[in-house]
Amino acid sequence: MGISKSENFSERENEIAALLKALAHPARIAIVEYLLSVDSCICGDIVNHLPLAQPTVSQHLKELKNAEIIQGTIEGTAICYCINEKTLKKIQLYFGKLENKMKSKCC
Amino acid sequence: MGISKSENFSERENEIAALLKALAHPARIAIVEYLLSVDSCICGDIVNHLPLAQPTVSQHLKELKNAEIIQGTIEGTAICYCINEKTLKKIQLYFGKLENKMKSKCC
DNA sequence: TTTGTTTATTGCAATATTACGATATATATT
DNA sequence: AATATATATCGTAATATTGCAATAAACAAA
Repeated sequence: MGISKSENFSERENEIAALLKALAHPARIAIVEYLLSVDSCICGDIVNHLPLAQPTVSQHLKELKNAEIIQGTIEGTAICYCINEKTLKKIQLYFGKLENKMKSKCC
Repeated sequence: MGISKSENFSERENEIAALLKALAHPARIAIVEYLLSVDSCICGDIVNHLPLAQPTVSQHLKELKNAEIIQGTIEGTAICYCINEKTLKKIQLYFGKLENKMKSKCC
């Protein structure tokens, strides 16, 4: 993106926006759904499952890891990636709170 | 973003990614929360409430409108913006489904 | 220690996003 | 009609994202 004036928004607004941004790509959605659907979560499996080159997938994994949406543990040469449930639940809770504020007031 | 190979992902993955992308900016989060918190929803109020220039806010409103997260109705010279509850509920439902798939299987 | 395997990093081209001044448009008021 | 008000659009600079080839790094096995 261009210059984002994040310093003028609240920490809360920046935090939820950053979490959603980390998920806001079809490849990263696909990664999260894949990790939720399989037992194994070896990085190579994810690479094979996506229509993207290995470095590109690695980059998407890094973004998800930075946002704490996934986490990885080393297993010999491979890396086992999995969902960080805490973060996904935090996002779900956020939308739950939004729904509670809906009152169908105008338009 | 750069070239996004969206044609290689499912419609479902692209759709949810696009919805999240529309929300993935602190200004747009602030707009949604503001619309949920006030009764009035005149465009000018939103502009005054945000630390951004009017054309920038207008651009963010357009993105939210394109994603059908908000909708606007003309009221004389002004425009009344409000939340499209259906879309927010769709997002909430999505994260609810994700949570159902969590099984704490590895890592 | 050489070789193979797996994942991460670097560097770069193509494209998208963000922000805003200037300006246009559309409606209301006088 | 002229003016004021409210919002959208255009043009553009600055920066971010996406994707991948090439390469590095880290570890295992021979």
